[in-house]
Parts: sequence; structure tokens; C-alpha cells
Amino acid sequence: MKTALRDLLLHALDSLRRNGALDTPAPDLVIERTRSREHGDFACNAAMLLAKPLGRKPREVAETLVAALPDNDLVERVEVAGPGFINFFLTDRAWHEEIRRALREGVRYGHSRSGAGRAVGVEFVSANPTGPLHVGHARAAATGDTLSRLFSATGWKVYREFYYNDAGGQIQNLALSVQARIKGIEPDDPRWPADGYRGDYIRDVASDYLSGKTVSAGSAVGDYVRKYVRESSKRGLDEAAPGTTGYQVTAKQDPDDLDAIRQFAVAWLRREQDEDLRAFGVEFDVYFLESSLYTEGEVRRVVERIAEQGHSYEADGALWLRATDFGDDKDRVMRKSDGTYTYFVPDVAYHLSKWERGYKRAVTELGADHHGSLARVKAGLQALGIGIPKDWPEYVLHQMVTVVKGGEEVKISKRAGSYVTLRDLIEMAGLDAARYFLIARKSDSQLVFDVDLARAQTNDNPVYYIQYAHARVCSVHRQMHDRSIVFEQHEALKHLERLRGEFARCVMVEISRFPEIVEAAADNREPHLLAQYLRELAGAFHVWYNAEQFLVDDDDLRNARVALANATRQVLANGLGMLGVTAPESM
RNA sequence: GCGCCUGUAGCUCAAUCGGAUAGAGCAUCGGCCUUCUAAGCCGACGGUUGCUGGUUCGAUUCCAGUCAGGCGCGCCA
Repeated sequence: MKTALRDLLLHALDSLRRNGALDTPAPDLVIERTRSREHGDFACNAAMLLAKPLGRKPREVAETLVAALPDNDLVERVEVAGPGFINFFLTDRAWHEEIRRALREGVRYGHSRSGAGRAVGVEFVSANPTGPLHVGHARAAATGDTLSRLFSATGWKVYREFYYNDAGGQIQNLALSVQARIKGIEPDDPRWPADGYRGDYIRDVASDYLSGKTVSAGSAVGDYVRKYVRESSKRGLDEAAPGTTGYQVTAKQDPDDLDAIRQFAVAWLRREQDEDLRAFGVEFDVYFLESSLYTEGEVRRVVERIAEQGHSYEADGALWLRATDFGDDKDRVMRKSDGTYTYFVPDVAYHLSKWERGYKRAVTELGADHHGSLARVKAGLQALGIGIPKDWPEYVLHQMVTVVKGGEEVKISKRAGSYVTLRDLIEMAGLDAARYFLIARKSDSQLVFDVDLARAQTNDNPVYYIQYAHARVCSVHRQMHDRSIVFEQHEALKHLERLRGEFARCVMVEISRFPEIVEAAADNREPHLLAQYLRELAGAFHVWYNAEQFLVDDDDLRNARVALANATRQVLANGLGMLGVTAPESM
């Protein structure tokens, strides 16, 4: 609807320009929804932007613009108001047409092609396989997955990526912890490894290792990823798009083979993380191993390239990146004096791989406690000198999550020890509430997850409020069935003019906002906009539902109302689907 | 000390690249079920947008400073 109005205005500007009444360039005009009904449905600020260069009063410019607007059946009337706003009041017909569109497009309503099929890589969670996923990962998973769904809806080809370290010191620590458990050493024993992982899950890994179990992580890893990276950079993304291949590790049962223990433990935890994420409705397209960057020489290549570009120097026996040339606040070690690389170099190599694989956009989601690494990775990418834009990749940082239950913070779980796990959260709050609550807030503000509220089956709980609106429409259909009332949509669409009054109107207005919300949420990487919107749509629907009876005797009126209820249900279902929340037919 | 994030109603949070009179829910108080699910609806109460300046037609939004909270600042990842 916005674009239709924009076209009208541009048309008006054009005709003024032809008349010589306007000699300034087209302003960067904004058409927006009004906050108050008095100001019409949409408002435009063009006149205020033009006033200065023209040296005329804004309201005068507005009048001129309004007079030049072409005829159409979208706009009922136009007013010039306030400092020079052009306010548009739309015809009922305009709203009815939008409802027709929503019903016609069905599951596609709210989708767009603005991504034009280009590739976007969304990296999120990226937890190391050293323990169960915690609530911070849960927030990342919900946000990243919802963002991915939003990108899909706006016409992007989305690749969900999970990057993990499968070789470093933390993994060694994991292997040592499991080995200690295998040998019957408890965390409080003096022989327990320093900084060992103390959670109960370590005992489970040890016991499965001793009993010779085979575990399979169901997703692409290892050789497959290396092959994928190599081939995709040659052939383009689509041909090399990964399927799902499993990999299996069978426990050797030998307590002294630390390497075997490590491999088994990593696979064991990878499987557990996969299962938890799948239970959370999240699946990845690409699992990317940090180790593959070393075996393929990618890390070395990055360092050499940066050196060739003259952005490195040697000092104190180490090789440094001159990160200060690229906005970082200090230079950073790339290769330590012992010859190994610091963690951010493979990170640069990994992002380079994304670039080479053709990601037009790359979104990297990180916990805010890692924000320090952002500047140096960007500096590294710039130092390569291969024309990577400064705003690539885009980062989404999410702040901490605390879990509150019974008015007190929950800090521990039995399995993991010192933190609350994703699994705990799903068990405490349920899938739908967990996903909704984790994305309902802007990611850069801290989140207090109130378990009691998430569990509440009352009007306090926005998830139930939204789902209830959906279930109510379904219930209306059950009633129609019971009363043998027939509803035919194409017949109903002929009588939408029977939808009058503020209640139905508010619902129509809300429905028409959906495509704009989806677009804005994807563009700005702010999935919380969608969560908030759905609550507002559900609110408008509940008000209407209470004010007007749908199943009336007047056939045309009844059909029109049911059609609008159906459109509401469609948008609720589409929107909830993008959040990964179910849309129940009854509650 | 430096960097990033946050500060909006008693509480939890919104506010569409700077828009008009800052909005919801909860809590409190008062109403609505012989009608499609009351897991709902209606009404009332509630604000110096942390503070001080600046930019302009207009600032919760942008800039500077300041206060408070969170997170970072390693040849750890």
C-alpha cells in the first residue's frame, strides 16, 4: 500500500517538474503509517523536505503537491496538516483489496522478492562441543533462526551456518575431563584436571565410552565440509549446497587413548547439541569446522595475504596485524611466538570462506561478551585488500539472558552445573513460549526470562494471547460446520463492502501492515518487531470478535466477516510460522 | 582508564531510516458471559523518555557532556 501511495506522489512530483513548478531533485520522501486516526492512514513528509530548497512555506508546497495528485480509487481524501504533512485517508475499497490480496496469496502473504534469490549466510549459536547448550545459545538460536525465516520470506536464499572449534584447548580440556571420569576420578578429587568440566554430562560421556557405544551426529562435518568449501568456491553456492550426511564414532573403550576419547566426546556432544536444537525447531545447512581451515591451509593463506598487503609486522617473536589501520584500538597478534595462531585468524579465514562462497549478505550472531572480537575480524578482512565492504559481515549481538522462576534467578542445572541449559528452558517453559519470549525483545537489551509468565495460561502471556486468536477463528469454522453453514470464499469476496465500522477496519489495517513488518524485521535484523506486531494484530482481532458476531443470519455479511477472520488467521499462522511458534486450531 | 550495549508509567517492554497529543501488557480500581472459546472485551488511574546542553520546522530517536547498570579490554577461545 505504501508503494502505491509513493507512486502517486512521484507522479505528482513529475508532473510539477514538467510544468516547471518544481526544479529541485526528488526528495527522499518517507511515507509512514500515522499514529493517530485524525491524521489519516498514511502521512508523507515530502513538502517539509522540499520547503527549504524551494524557499517556500511547507504547507504551501503541500497544497501544490496535493493538487497535482492523479486520480485513483485508493485515496478517499487528502489533507494538509500540522507543519506540512500530507495526510492520506484511504477508501474502504483500498482495505478490502488488501484483504483480497491476503486471501489470494495465502501462505505467501507477507512474502516478497526483495532478496531476489541472492545468498545470505546466517551464522548463529556456533557453540563449542564441550557441553550442553545454555540459555544464551537458546537466545541465539531463536533469533538466528527467526532471522533466517524472515530472510527466506523476503526472497533471500538462506544458509544457516554453525561454526565450531573442534581442536583447541577447550576440547583438550573436555577430553581430559572425560578421561578422568573414565578412571573414576570425581571433580573434587585432587587428581581432577585443572579447569576440568564438572557437569554431570561428563560422567554420561565417560560411561558411554566405556560401554563401547556408537554415536552419530546427524549433520555434515569433517571431510564433507572441506569438500563443500572447496567446491562451492569454484562452482557457486547452489550446486554445492550441502545435504545432510551423518558421521559416526564408536567408542574404543581404551582409557589411555586420549585422542579416541576426544573424538568420541566431541561426537557425543555434537549429537546432544543437534538434538536440542532440533527439539527447538532449528536445523543448520552448514556445519563448519575450525580444524578444516588449518588442514586446508586457509589460515596460513590469510596470514600470508595480509603480510603481502603490508599490514603486518614482527615484534617480540610474534607476527602482528596492524589492526589500528582499520579502526581497531590496538594491533593484534596473529601468530604467537610458539608458531600457533590466535583464535581470530581462523575466524577471519572462516569469514573469507563465506565471502568466497558468494554470500551477498552475511549475518554473524554473537553473544555481546564476544563483541571485542568484532573489530579485529573486520580489520583482518579489510587487511586482505580484496574489496570486502566495511559493513560486511553484519553483526547481531545479543545481550545476556537471566532466567527467573518463583521470583528468584535460576543459576544452575544438574546436567551442566553452573548454567541453565536450552533443554531446561524447553522443559520449563515449552517450545512455543521459549521461542517467543527469546525474540520478543530487542537483542541488544538484556533479557529476563520469566518462567512463571511463560508457563501461565492466562492473558498475561502474549504467546497464548496470539495463539488464542488463531484458535478462535478455527472455532468459528467448527461452529459453522456444526450448524451446517456453508462458506464460499469467492462468493464472500464479492461482499467485502459489508465490512464497515472501526472494529473490522482496525483488523484490516493491522493485516495490511504485515508485509511491511516482515520487510522491516528482515532489513534491520530485528525479529522482535514481528513478535510485537503479532500481539497487536491479535489484540485488534479480539476486540472485533467481542464487538461483532460473525455468524449472523445475513449471508453476505456473515461471509464478509468470516473472510476477514480467515485473513486474520492466515496472517497469524504466517507470522507465528516465521517465529517458529505453532498456530493451534483449538486451545 | 578505554570500548560496546542499556536507561521510557509502580513492574515488563514498544515507539516504523528525526514526525504530529510517547503506546501496549501486568499491577490497582470499576464494568461485560441465555450470542461464534471470559486463555477474551470495555472503562479509569498512571510520564520532566536518567540528567544538562546542542543541531532544526520538529528529538525517546542524531551530536557533546554527565550519572547509573551490564559486558568486554590476553601471544585464552
